[in-house]
Amino acid sequence: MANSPPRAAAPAALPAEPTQASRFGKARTAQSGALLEDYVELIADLLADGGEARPTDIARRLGVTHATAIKTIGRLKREGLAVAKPYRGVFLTEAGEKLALRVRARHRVVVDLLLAVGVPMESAESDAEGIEHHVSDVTLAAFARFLGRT
Amino acid sequence: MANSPPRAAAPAALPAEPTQASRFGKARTAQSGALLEDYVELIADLLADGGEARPTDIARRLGVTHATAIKTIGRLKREGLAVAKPYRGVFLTEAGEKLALRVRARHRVVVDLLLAVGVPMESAESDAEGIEHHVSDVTLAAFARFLGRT
DNA sequence: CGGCAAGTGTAGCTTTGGCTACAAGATATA
DNA sequence: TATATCTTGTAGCCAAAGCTACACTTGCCG
Ligand SMILES: [Mn+2]
Ligand SMILES: [Mn+2]
Ligand SMILES: [Mn+2]
Ligand SMILES: [Mn+2]
Repeated sequence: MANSPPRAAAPAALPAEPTQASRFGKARTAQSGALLEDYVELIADLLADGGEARPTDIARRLGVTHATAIKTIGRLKREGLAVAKPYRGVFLTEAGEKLALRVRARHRVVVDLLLAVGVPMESAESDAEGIEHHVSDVTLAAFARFLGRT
Repeated sequence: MANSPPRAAAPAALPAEPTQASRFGKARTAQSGALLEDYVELIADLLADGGEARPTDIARRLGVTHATAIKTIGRLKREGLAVAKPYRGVFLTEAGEKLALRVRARHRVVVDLLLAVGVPMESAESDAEGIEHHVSDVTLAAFARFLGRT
């Protein structure tokens, strides 16, 4: 008899409903924090690099208008991650700094993992900007292990 | 003299502004298609599995209310990915089917890559649900190569 | 056949994250 | 100092994606 044909099949069985719902839910949750993570990481880098993080610079680096950036900085403040006095630039709170450190370290591990499996540099940097926000602690640990960083 | 201390440093130099803006922009773009990709993939799986894709089932599997699902199905229709007559279930257009195949294949490669570098199964499945949408064609090809699927 | 439960659809609200347009403060320079 | 330019802030608009509440179909079963 003929072998079962090599078709692009659906998964053998669908995951159980609650399992699948939880996976999608986690992805949604992760996504909702992504923007804040990127802002905080960028602000930390700007502060480290030049001593100041101005709304216009943040906006230009993110590729959005300054109005958008300022509104999001407002959210950062509301959530206790940043402080900013009018016309005086943006700074991170303690919570913000801690988040920035975590996010920056994760970013680097993700890029390195991508490079390690053969992804070209610019694709790695570009894709990592989105991927990083969906890398859980468990996965991050596995990446670090794979890279030989115990 | 003392070595440069091992601090959790910012990147040696910040990327050029337009480069960084383009990276963030790509991540935003990718994200905006993510929801549609998940719907289309899920609908294809449901159709393959049971012959029908009902709004309520879609909603339950995604972990959202049926109202939310129905509204997004509306967007799918607007974008020419699905068709649905009232009370008659959802089906994919040709474009929808093609997208579903691509997305499903990518999903599998991403999960397999994660497993291959040592991520535990459930984390791989869970994180892949978000990561997949940020994996570019170049990166996907690199993953396939790494997995030995030329 | 009648009625009830399940499924479907609609309306209206909220938050987020974009945008443009305009107003006002700060800074540099002539 | 006066003025022009850059920067910052605000207001108001939009679309997406979530929700609850309510209304209407369908389809099954007694
Ligand atoms: Mn990012
Ligand atoms: Mn990043
Ligand atoms: Mn997904
Ligand atoms: Mn998927």
